[in-house]
Amino acid sequence: MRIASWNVNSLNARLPRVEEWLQRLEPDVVCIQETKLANDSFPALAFEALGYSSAHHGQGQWNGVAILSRVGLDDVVVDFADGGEPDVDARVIWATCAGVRVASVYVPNGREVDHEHYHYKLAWLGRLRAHLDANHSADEPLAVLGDFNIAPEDDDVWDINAFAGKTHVTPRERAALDTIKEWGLTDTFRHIWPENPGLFSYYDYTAGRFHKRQGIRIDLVLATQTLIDTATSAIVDRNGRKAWDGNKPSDHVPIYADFAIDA
DNA sequence: ATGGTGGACCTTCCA
Repeated sequence: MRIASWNVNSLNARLPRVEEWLQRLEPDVVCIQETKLANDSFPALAFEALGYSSAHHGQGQWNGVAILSRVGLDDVVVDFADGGEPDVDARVIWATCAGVRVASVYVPNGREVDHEHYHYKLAWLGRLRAHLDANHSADEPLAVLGDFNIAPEDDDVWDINAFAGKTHVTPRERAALDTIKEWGLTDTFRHIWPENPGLFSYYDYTAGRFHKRQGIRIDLVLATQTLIDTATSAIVDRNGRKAWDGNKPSDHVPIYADFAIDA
């Protein structure tokens, strides 16, 4: 089973890139973030034409997450089922695809350290943990994919010194991510690559960062041990960002992992 | 250079 994730930074702007990428990569399950679409504007028919069922949790101008699957899409849940109030943003959707429980997550950015949005980010990860505690067991085949807006380790950043005092690398953010992992999830990329050889999933549009390979790895495939045991590859698909003709790239690169289980 | 780029949208917010 090939499971992929991509923060597309507007599905409206990126749909041709996404369609080309789907046909090239042939993933079984795809998690999309930042659709920036309302549910009634989601291009379900375009994905159906490529063989994918889909489920979308959108709000319009900002955020928006989706799951596509060509191996079944059941038991869709949006947001958190943790007994709390609905999230103010559309940032998480869940579905079961060929027996694997999948989440597509768009973790809040945080903006600045100690900004109100930074505390929302930490609390949001706490709710993700609470949802896992309340609804799932770590012995299930389960994967949480998406834009975590946190670089797990210093070598997931092109120059850690450039991030002094900035979000995405602070101990509090990494501790919040560790709380998710401690539930029973492993970073599939790190499992395959014990040291990051310079593969990053996000490049700021400005300053030619992509071409200078000055990026950070903040898009992750977190998987339970039963899946990790079958992992055969984990890739940050640098070429996928632009698909074929180089026009209108996202600021994120698609990622994917292959698991040797029946899809 | 309080810069740079891109997407939302309508003048400014967000990443």
